[in-house]
Amino acid sequence: MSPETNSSQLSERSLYLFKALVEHFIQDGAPVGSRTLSKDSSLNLSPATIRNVMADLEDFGLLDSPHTSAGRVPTAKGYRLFVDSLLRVNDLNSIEVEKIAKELDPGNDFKSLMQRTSSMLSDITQLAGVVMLPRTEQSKLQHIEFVVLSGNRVLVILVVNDREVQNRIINTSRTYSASELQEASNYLNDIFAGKDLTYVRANILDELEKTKEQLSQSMQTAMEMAQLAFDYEKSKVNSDELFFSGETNLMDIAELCEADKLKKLFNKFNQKRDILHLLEQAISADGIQIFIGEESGHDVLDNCSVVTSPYEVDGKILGVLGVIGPTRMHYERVIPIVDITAKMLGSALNLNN
Amino acid sequence: MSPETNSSQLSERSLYLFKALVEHFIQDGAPVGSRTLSKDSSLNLSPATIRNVMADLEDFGLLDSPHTSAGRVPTAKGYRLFVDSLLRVNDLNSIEVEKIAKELDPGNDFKSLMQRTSSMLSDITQLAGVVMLPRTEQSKLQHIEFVVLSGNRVLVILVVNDREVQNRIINTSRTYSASELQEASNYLNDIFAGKDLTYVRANILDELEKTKEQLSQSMQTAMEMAQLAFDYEKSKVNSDELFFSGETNLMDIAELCEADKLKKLFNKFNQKRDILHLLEQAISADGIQIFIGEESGHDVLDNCSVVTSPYEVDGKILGVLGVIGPTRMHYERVIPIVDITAKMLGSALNLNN
DNA sequence: TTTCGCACTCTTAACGAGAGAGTGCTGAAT
DNA sequence: ATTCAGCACTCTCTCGTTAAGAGTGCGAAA
Repeated sequence: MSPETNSSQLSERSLYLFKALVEHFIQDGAPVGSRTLSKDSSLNLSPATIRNVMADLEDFGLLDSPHTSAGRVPTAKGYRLFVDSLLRVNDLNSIEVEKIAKELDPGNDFKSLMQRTSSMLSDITQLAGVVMLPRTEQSKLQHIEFVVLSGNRVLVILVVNDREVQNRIINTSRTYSASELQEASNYLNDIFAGKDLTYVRANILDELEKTKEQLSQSMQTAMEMAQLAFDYEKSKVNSDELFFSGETNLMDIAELCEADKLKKLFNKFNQKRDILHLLEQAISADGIQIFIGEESGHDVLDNCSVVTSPYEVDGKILGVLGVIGPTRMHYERVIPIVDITAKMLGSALNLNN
Repeated sequence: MSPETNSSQLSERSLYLFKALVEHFIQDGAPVGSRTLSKDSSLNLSPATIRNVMADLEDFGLLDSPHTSAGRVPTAKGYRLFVDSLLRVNDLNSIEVEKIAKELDPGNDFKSLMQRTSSMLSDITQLAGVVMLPRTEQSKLQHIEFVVLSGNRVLVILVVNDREVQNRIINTSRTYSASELQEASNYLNDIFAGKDLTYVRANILDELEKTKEQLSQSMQTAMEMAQLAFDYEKSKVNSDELFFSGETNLMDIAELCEADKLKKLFNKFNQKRDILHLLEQAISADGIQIFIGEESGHDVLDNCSVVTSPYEVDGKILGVLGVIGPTRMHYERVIPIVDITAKMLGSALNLNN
């Protein structure tokens, strides 16, 4: 059942023809018949011979025919074999590499970089691009700051992991002065800076006990504020972040243009949950990973493939990015694009550090 | 040409029938014929008579027939008359009001409130919801704060207008210490807090000159940082913010389900520009405003209507929200929903202040 | 093993007929 | 003057039929 078994049991010629067929299908989207294949396969075989070969390939589960008199179409298994063993990936020409590099100018805003990356991916592939930034389990608190707003509201600013800024507004029971809050943040920064957020949450109560004994007003304030701030944090859904773009490109794809399917697909994008789940699988993969059709386990992605690659900084995987398109996509182009984008995003982020 | 002229020239009965026809069409989406109308119009007229009336209405440009033997369909002008003079808006039942109120729980996060409002709108109407928050021309700087990051990077946090937080990272030529930056922010807060951002930008250079004379190191630092920070701000596109949701609901609408139109529409949503422009027109309107079909000037919105209402706090208009759907939408339901949502969003924001 | 020829299957487009829906007009009834 | 029944007419939609086209599978020949 493994691709190896298949490819070894199939003759060189069969594989050559299979490859030609898949390429042809990817190009046209129409089932391809023996006659067509005979014409452009360069080995001079008659349609009849090719039919025999195709019958074999069908037995192996690599091809399928929609009906008796349509040509053959690759199955998911067929695509698998194709991308795993047959595909020769093109090198990107330098113009495209330029283009990618240009879009990946690190800039200053983290989210905007993710968004731009996703846009660029969809733009350059004419498919849907996606960039995931998983919520880091490890959140090192770097700095905490309070700003008094009008009313009894206080703005809490948390700087986490040297790049991420979280803002939240908390309603307090009484009015605090700016200097009180300044003291509070100084105190909190002293004891908690550099610590993990979960650690902070866990140890706030203990600290609160300690400070009670010492009875310092400023410390009391600090602790009250901190509790409010981190309670809020706790209640917040710890959702990963996902940046889509170019969904509309998928509307052009013939295979998907049934309104019904399209709607389901778009809903999936909106919910994000399932897509996230899919990408999370990819995060542990070593490099490019390709999900073909139903392989992903989501029937909405029936005729879709997802090409992903994790991106990393200093050997540490930060997230996953990729492209979603029809199974019949130009893998030989998409794969190097995703690959190089992941690498370049990695180094762009590295620069940022 | 004005609706008044129309309605005064048309008999009571004609208008009654017209209204019945529009309502029927909104319900079914199919052209409605004389026979159908005769059955459920309660005034007992034969189809033949009704045909005469409909011919008149067609002459007035209120109705149109797709072809000889299909029934009649309201024109844009017809819808205009309908919503302006004929429509009787339903009161919302209290359950729905409850539901809206629940979703509009102010919470703490501004953006999340906008997003939730938009979701709620699309959810409750089964159409696309949209909330616009125009970039306020007036941006009063409330607080500025610097945080040292690793490398020569400094995080600048700007609190503006008592609710909005802007973060940006700037790369500096040398390393600054935390205390230096603390001093700098103290200084900047002293002179610039409460001032308008444009004022701040304009006066930084002047201040820089002053401080040069005084030669205080900390002030020098402050000015350098501020320049960097506000230069960045300047370069940033001052785009309004737009929150969409429920776009996929539109895929169910028969009138729009041609893949081509749908794609164009979705692209418009993504670009946001045109939609923003449309909503900006609505911001000066007094209350509910309805754009019908091509009236909006965007041919993509051919079969769409946009129902909007500005929302305000303390009599000051903050933004616009609304619903986008097919021309043939249930105005009598949608209008009060948009209306009440705008009011409730206003008071939710008021609470926040 | 390859190829040719042939019968067979299935899809698609085109055409025409018939049903259904709805109109406009005319002329009679109210 | 309205209203309305009757009728011819128009247009769309559906359905069955047909013919063309594409492609297969298989048996027999090279």
